[in-house]
Amino acid sequence: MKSLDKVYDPTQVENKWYNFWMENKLFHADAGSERPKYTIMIPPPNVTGMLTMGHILNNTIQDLLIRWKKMDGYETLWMPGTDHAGIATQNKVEASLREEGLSRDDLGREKLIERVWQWKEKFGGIILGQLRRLGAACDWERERFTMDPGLSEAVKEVFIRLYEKGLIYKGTRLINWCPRCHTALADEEAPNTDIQGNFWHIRYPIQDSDETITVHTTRPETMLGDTAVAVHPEDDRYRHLIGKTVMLPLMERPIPVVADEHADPEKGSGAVKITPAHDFDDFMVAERHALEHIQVMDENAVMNENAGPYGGLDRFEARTRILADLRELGLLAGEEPRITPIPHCYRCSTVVEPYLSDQWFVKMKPLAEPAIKAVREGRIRFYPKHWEDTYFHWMENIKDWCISRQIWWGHRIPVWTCPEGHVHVVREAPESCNECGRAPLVQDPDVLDTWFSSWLWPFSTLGWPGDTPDLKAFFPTDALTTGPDIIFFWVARMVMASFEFMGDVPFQDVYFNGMVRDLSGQKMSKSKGNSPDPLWLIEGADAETVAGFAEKNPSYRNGVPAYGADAVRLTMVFTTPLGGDIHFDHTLVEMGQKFCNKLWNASRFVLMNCDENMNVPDIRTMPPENLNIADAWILSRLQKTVRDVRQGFQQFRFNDAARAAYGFVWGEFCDWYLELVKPRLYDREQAGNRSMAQAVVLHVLEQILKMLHPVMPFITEEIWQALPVGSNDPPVKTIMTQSFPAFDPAFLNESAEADMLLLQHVIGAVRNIRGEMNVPQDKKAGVVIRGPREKTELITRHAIFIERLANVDDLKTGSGLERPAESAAGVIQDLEIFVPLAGLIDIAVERERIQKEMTRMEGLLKGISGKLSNANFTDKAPADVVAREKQKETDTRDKIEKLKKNLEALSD
RNA sequence: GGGCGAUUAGCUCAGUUGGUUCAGAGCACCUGCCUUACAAGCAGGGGGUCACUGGUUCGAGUCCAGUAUCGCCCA
Repeated sequence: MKSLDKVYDPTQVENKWYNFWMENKLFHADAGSERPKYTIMIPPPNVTGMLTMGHILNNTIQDLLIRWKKMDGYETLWMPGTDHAGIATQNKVEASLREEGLSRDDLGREKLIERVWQWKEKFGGIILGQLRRLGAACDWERERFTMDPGLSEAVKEVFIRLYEKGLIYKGTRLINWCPRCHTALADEEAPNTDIQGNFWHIRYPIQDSDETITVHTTRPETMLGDTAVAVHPEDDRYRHLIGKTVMLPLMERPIPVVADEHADPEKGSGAVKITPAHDFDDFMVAERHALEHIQVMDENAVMNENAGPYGGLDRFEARTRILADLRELGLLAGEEPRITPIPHCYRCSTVVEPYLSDQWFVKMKPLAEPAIKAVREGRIRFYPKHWEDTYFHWMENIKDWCISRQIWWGHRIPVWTCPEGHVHVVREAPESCNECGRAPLVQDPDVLDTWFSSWLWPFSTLGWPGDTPDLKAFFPTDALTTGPDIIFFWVARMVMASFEFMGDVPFQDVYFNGMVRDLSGQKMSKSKGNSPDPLWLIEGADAETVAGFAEKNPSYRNGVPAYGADAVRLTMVFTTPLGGDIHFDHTLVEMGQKFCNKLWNASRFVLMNCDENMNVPDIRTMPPENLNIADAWILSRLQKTVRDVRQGFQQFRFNDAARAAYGFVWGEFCDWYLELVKPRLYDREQAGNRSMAQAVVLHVLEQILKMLHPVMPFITEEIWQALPVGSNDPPVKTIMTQSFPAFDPAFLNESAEADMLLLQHVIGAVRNIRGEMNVPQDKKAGVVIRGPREKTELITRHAIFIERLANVDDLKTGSGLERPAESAAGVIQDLEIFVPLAGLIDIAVERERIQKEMTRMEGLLKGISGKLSNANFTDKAPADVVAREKQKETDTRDKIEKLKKNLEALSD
């Protein structure tokens, strides 16, 4: 028999088994398998990404599902990979170029892309390696990258199909422009942040009049591009000015006053300047009034030649200067503090500029319709359900998607133009124009949004547009596990793409995990730098390693112990309810660590009490009469636990499952069963009895290991391999392919549970007395139990349990026993339990103890009697509830009576 | 401005259809134990007006409305 170390050390165990699983290709999914399929697509992390605690939560859940389904007989595929993160990755490489004093233009397009690939080979996908450390059962043979040839083909195919269908178009539109990344962004990529600014009130003189009209704006620098002033048509203050001309200050350009409902009379002065080339709302106003678009900034957000004297100034500097000049001219009418949502680049946080440019767009409305329907009809289910509201709101107000990006790293747009301007949207560049014959054809310089490849992930990774066996076997996939922050970016778009190109849903269940926050409530993220490196928690890190992080996170001051991946996984699953957020700190992982150690030592105990080469009998074939009450009880409890764990997994309530398993293992198996079974295991004289006990203990432990394996893969494999079970399971001996425990009602035993509960309460009562009375640990106590016969007989039959667990050496039971003098007492149901404490008892303490219990009971009784004397209750509440209350009243009265007598006995 | 979520013990969190110990778990705390699986442990114990106000109900941590605070998303 293998012997185990006294303390569980995950660092000695985890890598060993991961390598074992890899060597035996246990993560690989066979498309030709006869088994039912279960597939999860990993949300492809950014290739520049590093693991955060959010990933840990998310990927633990995916791994849990995969391992559970695999044990349940499915052919499981967990598809891993990364996306190429166009902007982020190019930014990273450009940053390293800058250190060499180079810009992207110094290198040119091809050389830059070469550099990006080099960077990717060297540093890309670190996160996937980190996932291995977590235990992720991904099919690494199938690892995909959005820039792989196959996935690139899919992107091209999709672009062409949508173009031919009229769903992709090019247009001059106002888009979100990042002046630092030099590219367009989709709306979702430019989230708003509230910024404290001002409404600046500026007087615009009316032409041929002494009158002025005061407009308000948060961005005075854009006034240089104003082509109108708008007032609300119903606004009496300004009605007489509609149709008049104002002279735009600083630029001395005449512009009209137009009536438009965009002007809100309640807001600021009620009159607004209209800058069609620099504001989304104004762009719409300009369409309604056929106004000119004047661009006053360039791609760096520097004022351009249209900005007159301000040309060449940065936008914020221009603002300062313009305000100063207006003030000097006496045209600044005032300022009003104002918090304004300002869009920022999601990759670099630069303030995004609305920018007029030629871009490619996807018409989304037609794509959205089937995607909305699928969720409405329940063909796709969200967990938690309330995210459906967010999904519907976005889908029903969907706008066209700007997919072109002015960067170099990504899928180049498959559009070529000849010198005559004939456009070709084709897979391969033609030699010459098929309309005019001229050459060369020039490819569109832009690349596509990274999400334009990610939205194809559920099928492009399986070989689409080819008709592959993988696609047949694994699409549609089953569950998607992701964060709600990418519900628009990714989840919604995948649904749309799958309907459009596969004619089906991409997945059935979408689980949105909660957010991992730090203790101050901030979301953990790479950019905030408030997520610890999860590998610190798994492998340990000394104070020096984490010093920088510890500056802002004091609990890391002394470094982090090596909790191990299992401990981290269990803790995350245990602590996070469906869709709930968590305030995470590494000390929480102590719970998982301690649980690992507990499981480890329980297993150690079991192994120490097994025999070499013992043949474990199948519990189902053993005659039930050989089971004693403890056996029957633990087997019954095990069944209920199995049921709860399965149900938790099934309903995506993983914390429920973890709690059920944790409570069973620690609170029932270890705390009670192992203690109860010890006498039989130690008694070698009674071999039959002993082997029965061994069989039950091994059976329960093995079930526990299997049940926990999806959550804690490493330690369960390590222990399971040491057990004298399952040795002849071909082809590879591993817990990974064992059957997940199935609920078997044949082992439920309510009467054994009720009897055990009574015994537990009796033991508890004696322990309570011993504890409160400070009876020394090494002193065995005598106990007298008085009560109805069937109960005292039950207790007598199992006297050994009471003796061992309550440290008792002289147990007397019976219905007519006398209360021993100088004894402490407790009442359990209709049993009175006396612990004689001659010389040890402190009457005052005992009196207080009983008094406390009486007070509690009297409070309870008062509540119950109150209910029962209320006619409304007895009339309206269901009969069984009333009956229950009546029984409770009788029992409580009885108990109080017994306590009272004991209290009186103390005075004697 | 609109939508969504949260508020339960000092900390991190459970509590799924309103009704048997439903007021709970882990950590922290107090007392006693190095008892031959485990001191990362065992046994016992203290600690909460379930954010606030009102409503529905025989009965509310649980359902409804409002308030406050925090967070997320959208405009």
